[in-house]
Order: sequence, then structure tokens, then C-alpha cells
Amino acid sequence: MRYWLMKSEPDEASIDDALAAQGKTIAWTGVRNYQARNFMRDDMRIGDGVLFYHSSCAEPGIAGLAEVASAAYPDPTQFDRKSPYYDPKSDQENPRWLLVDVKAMRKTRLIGLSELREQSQLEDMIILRRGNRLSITPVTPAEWNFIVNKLIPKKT
DNA sequence: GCCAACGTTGGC
DNA sequence: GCCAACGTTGGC
Repeated sequence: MRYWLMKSEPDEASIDDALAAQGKTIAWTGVRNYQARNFMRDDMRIGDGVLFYHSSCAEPGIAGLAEVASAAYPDPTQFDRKSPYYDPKSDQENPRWLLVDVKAMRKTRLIGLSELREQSQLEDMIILRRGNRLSITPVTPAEWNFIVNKLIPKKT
């Protein structure tokens, strides 16, 4: 069992959207970074824990908990000419981009970036490193446990 | 809208 | 294989 942090722009897919989706499961479309793709392809397993992170928005931070709900499979948006994620250089026989399905478990209070940065237990989190842009990053069990057990239950 | 940081591209 | 130019990410 591994743990991950996955960034989503809430304008596109928020934790509320995911919870409202059929089966609470959404296809994690639009990953166009090889390192993030490789995490999905090589390291993710069904049932892995996911911190659902809202990025590029007014209040960036962890907004919910989710689970990996499928193995990696080709992202259909790479073949859709009308999609912003269309990739003319990918071909059907050998798709370049993959996705996994993600099942939303529950919404949490918003744990903002600044609050995350205040936690000495989280100082090594990849998401908090300077210049980090990876949309999918591994989370250590210690980081996961601290966030889920110590931060999330706390009231603001 | 700004811009630092980073990943990708492509000429050589 | 190097690396400058370019495009993107994402917080502010």
C-alpha cells in the first residue's frame, strides 16, 4: 500500500465533483508529464491512498481523501482533437499518456499550503519543495499518517 | 497578471 | 550529447 498526492484544478475536477460522480470515481485525465505518468504506470496499485489536492485556485491545499481505483490505462483525451490535452504525437497503437481512475472517499477541511508548510513533520514533502510542479507525487507513510490522523480531524 | 522554476524541444 | 529557447505550472 502506497500513498500519493494528486493535484487537480478544482475548476476542472474538484473533490466535490469527484464525490458527485458516478461511483464517486473519476478518470484522472490530462497528466502530460513522464515522471507522473510513470508513477501511475509502475508504482500505483488499486487501493493506494490519495491526498486530493486543489491547485491553481484561490485556496490551494488538500481538500479530500481518495483511493486509486484502477490500473493505468490510456488517457482517451490524448486522441481527442478538441481536447486541450490532445497530443498529435501520440498514436493509438502505442499511447503515450496514461491515467488511473480515482475514487473519492471523503471531503476534508481544506488544509492550505501555508498550514502544510508550518508542519515540521512535513518539511520533506515533495509538494512543498521549491519549484515543485509534479502533479503526482509519492507521500511517505509518516506524512500520510500525520496528515490523516493529526491534521484532518482538527477543527479550524 | 507576474514570474520563478522547471520540463521539453530541436539545432548543432 | 549539449544547451538555448521556449512553453507550462502554479503560487502569489
